[in-house]
Formats: sequence, structure tokens, C-alpha cells
Amino acid sequence: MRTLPPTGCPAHTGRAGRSRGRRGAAPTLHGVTSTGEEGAVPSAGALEEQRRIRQAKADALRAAGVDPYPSRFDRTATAGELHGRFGDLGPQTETDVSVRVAGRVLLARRMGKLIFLTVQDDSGTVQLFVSRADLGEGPFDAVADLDLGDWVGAEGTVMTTKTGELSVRAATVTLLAKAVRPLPDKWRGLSDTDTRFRQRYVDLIVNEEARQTFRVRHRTIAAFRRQLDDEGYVEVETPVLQTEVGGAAARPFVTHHNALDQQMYLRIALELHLKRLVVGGIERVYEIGRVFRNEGISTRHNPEFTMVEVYRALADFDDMIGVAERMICRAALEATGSYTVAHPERAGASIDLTPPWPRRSIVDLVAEYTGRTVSVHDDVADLRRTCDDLGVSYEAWWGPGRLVYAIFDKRVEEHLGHDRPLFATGYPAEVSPLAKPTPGEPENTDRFELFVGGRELANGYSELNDPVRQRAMFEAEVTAAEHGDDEAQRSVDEDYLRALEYGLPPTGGLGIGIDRVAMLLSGSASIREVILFPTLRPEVVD
RNA sequence: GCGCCUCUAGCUCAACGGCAGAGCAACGGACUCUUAAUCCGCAGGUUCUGGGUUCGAAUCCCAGGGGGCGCACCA
Repeated sequence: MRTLPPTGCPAHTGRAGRSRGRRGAAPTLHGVTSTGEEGAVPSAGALEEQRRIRQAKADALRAAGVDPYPSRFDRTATAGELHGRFGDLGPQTETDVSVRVAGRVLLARRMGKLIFLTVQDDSGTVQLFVSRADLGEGPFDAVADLDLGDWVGAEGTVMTTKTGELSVRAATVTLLAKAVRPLPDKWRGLSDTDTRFRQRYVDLIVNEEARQTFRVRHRTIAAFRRQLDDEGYVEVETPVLQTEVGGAAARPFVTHHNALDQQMYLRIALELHLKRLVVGGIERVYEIGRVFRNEGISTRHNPEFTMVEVYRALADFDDMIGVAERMICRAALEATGSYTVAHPERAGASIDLTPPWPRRSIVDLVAEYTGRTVSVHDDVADLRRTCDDLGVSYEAWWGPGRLVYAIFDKRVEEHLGHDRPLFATGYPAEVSPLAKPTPGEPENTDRFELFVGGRELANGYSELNDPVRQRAMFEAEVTAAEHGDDEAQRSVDEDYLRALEYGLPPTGGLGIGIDRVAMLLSGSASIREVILFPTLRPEVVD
């Protein structure tokens, strides 16, 4: 193992340490804190006191010629690498392997002339063994002067302590960045959810579960990309800012472009642009991107969330069921290593993701869970009575398709996918304006939704590619909007129809809510746990 | 939007009509193998804000604000 030359100056952090514990030594901390004691100014409180003290340490270092925020540090090993390479070293072993590690000081155990620092980097934690005999008095005092939260770099040799703890016996310790705010309680961590989300950086420092959740999210997205790449798809990016939104039923966010003096919207779905690309000949295409829906916030809804939408020429909804299954199964294996995941809401229960997943039509499911036989061919009056019986509310202008779907949505979905994922199929055309009708049955479409743990995770269908029928469906949406459905599309997307008129091949489409998959695979009960910075009310700063 | 719950030191929490407290963090000190180190000492408060009831309010009431959960919304 190579020993690195001592590029760091051993006295680096040592200088300022002399200001502590030595009578009459130059820049004392007290000299800096002696301001702001006026009676007119109320006590700044414990936080201000701690920040003042830490800032004074940084100022004292600077005055002594040491930069408390230096530029770089040559690290040769991470904590994880050290545990991987030296994890089986017996107790009280000294090696001559020299390494340079860096990270944030999480814990400090000061034992007089010996200090143990627990330092955390991206890969884990490792202990620094700091001896006054090794460093000399000044540098040692500087280490004693470090605060929890400071970033440090250390050069030293790999060793284990009497109790077998893998450590780096420090020859030099360098302050890399001074933290002037204190960390939360070192044992209890940070639990206030509002603070955890607003100050996610602190959450990530002190809560391993938070770090793990976002590792799962990253692996999920990476697995989706790999699977689609393996199947020959092209990843693209389409506009977020649009003058006309469509592809989903949702209220959009409205914004304004100054130079064009044009009202614009943030997209609510990826669908219509991706299908334009299939028209253009990109036969297998997908996008992973943020969509925005101006709706309520809940455990399962954030106003901006991430979807992957996938379109494949010459395929139908049945093919897309396979794509969805392969993507989510791969994500489960790569993110968690298992097809068995904890049920998000039922303590102790688990869900088995082993493919293939069962399929049922929504009318079968309605019959099973409500005991009612319904059909899009039923009279509206009969369906309304069924809704009344089941306590499902509806609007006067709804046709049979909306009524059947409402029964399924309100009384059935919550029961689905608790043991295994379930594909529900056979959705009414009235609620599926972009889906291709089932052959010989124009009131229904070749569409599916995937349910896991009572939640909708994915949605897909054989894409409607007949421009005449698509125009009729759009016009029906505009009518619905005029009836007060504020989630229906308000105008006919003429450019999209023009694209269809150039010929969209038979195409299967699929959309998966990535946040919900991340929730499932990370065992998170709230969508806010899987979004780094979820939407919150603005912080009140006083 | 509606209902219920919640807000106390930097963090995690007590006190629930009668002197606002503890642990950790901080600060001063002891300590050369600790593991949330330990020990001694010392400080830190607009009890979310504003009203009200009361001899007396962190505590009870009203209004407002932040947050959580549920409902509604979310093809």
C-alpha cells in the first residue's frame, strides 16, 4: 500500500488551538463574544450563543492564518472502503497503511490526551484515533476545539483499537469546513417532520433512514433506465412549459412568458409529446420527468411529482403490462434485493412482487367487492341507483362510463393489490379519451391500471390513433369542461390531431408514478419521504 | 376547503391552573482505548402570535399562524 506524501501542513489546525486553555494566549473567544450585551437587546438565545461561539472559533483561526474553509483535500479512502478492506482486522492491530479520509464530525469522545472522532462520509462512518503524543500539543488542542458538524480531513495509518474498532490513527487533522450551527441531538436525531423536510440537509446528516430512502429512489430510477435501455428505448425530453396542456385530467399551474406575452402552463403529463415522437418515427421512446398538478397535498400527492412514460410502436396494452411488470420487478431487485416488500400501511404484512401479476377486469372487481353487476351498457338510471346504494356521489351529466368508473374508483380500488400487485383492465371509453377502443366494443378501451397496496402505481393502454375518433373524444372533454369538470381539457389540441393525421402506428403506452414506486420499495408511508424537497408552505421568517 | 390532533431551550421531551424542568448539544474543568464515553461545575426560555377568563395561564377559552392525520380533491 502506497504511503502518500504529507501534503497537508501538520500545524494546519494546530494554530488556533493555542487560543484555548492557555492563559493570556492571543485571540480569545471571549474577546469576540463581548458585543451585544446591551440591556435593550433581548437575549439572543441558545442558538445564537452557539453560533457566536463557533463563528468566533472560525474568526480566530483566520486571524491565526488558517483558512477555516480551505479549497480541497486529497482523499484516498472512504469509510466504506476502509471497512471493506480492513473489516476483519483483529483488535489492537497497527498497520503501516497510510490513508487520507474526510468527512463530517458526528461524535467526539475526548479522553484528556486522546480523542476519538466519529467521522461520516457518503459511504458510512469511520473513527479517527487522535493522540496528543502523535500530533503534538498545538495541533491536538485544535482537534479538541472542533465542533460536532465540522468537516475534517485526516491523514494517518489504519489501526484497530483495544475493542477492535477500525480507526485511522491521525498524523494530521485539517479543518475542511467550519459548521457554525449545531447538529440536532446526537442520539434522538431530528424527528420534527416539518424541519426534516424544510432542512433536508440536516435530515440527511443525522438520519440514516432518510439516506437509505433516497438510495432506494435512485436505484429505482436507475433500474427503470437500464431496463428500458436494454429493451431498445430512446430517452427524450419534452417541454415543461406548454401553451396547451393535456394527457391527463388535472388542473394545471399557470404562468406567463414575458417576451411572448403569453399565458403558459406547466405540463400535467408527458403523453401527447411522446406520441408525437412516435409519429416522427422514434418507435420506442420514454421520458422520466416532473409533472405538475394544481391539486391538494396529501400523503400520496405532491403538486410536482415524477413520472416515467413509455411508448412503443406496434405494441398494445398487453405488451405494456409486460413492460410495467419487468420495470418494477427489476427495480425491486436492484433497489431492495427482494421481491418481498413491506406493506406500506399494514404493519407486519408484506406484498409479494414475484411475476407474473394477475389481471382482472374492473367489472369483475366491482362484482367481487360490491356484489353489483355493472356495465357501460347499463342505463344511466340503473347505474345512478347503484351509486346511491353504495354511497358514491356523481354529477347529473355523467354517462354510464363515468358512473361505472366512479363505483370502481370509490369502492374497489382501495381493496386491490394487498397480497400481490393486480392489473385492472377494461376501462370505459368515457374516462379514457386517449385510449383505443376495445375491438367491437367502442364504449370500452384496451386500458389497464396497476394497483399495489390499494394504490394506483401505473396506467397504460393501447393508444388511440384514429384522428377522427380522437377529435370526437377531445370535443367530449371540452363539453365536460363546460359542464364544470375543471380537470377536463378545455380546448382541442389541434397540433396533436395534426400529428395523428400523419399516422400514429399501433402503439402501446405506459405511465408509472416513480414516487409511488419509491414509496413502495422504501417502505415509506408518505410521498414526502421520497421527495427530497416536498412542497410546503413558505417558511415564516421573523 | 372541512374535521380531529399538535406547537415548551439548538435537538428530543417533561411540567397539564400555583416558583418552566431534564437528557443531549454548548460553556469551564478532570481523564491515553472511547463507542450516545464517563465524572464535576456553569449557563441557556417572548412556553408559536394576539386577545380573553382567573388572585394566578405553558396549562382553560377565542382568533390567527405553522405542522401532522383523516375526509374532500387526485380519469
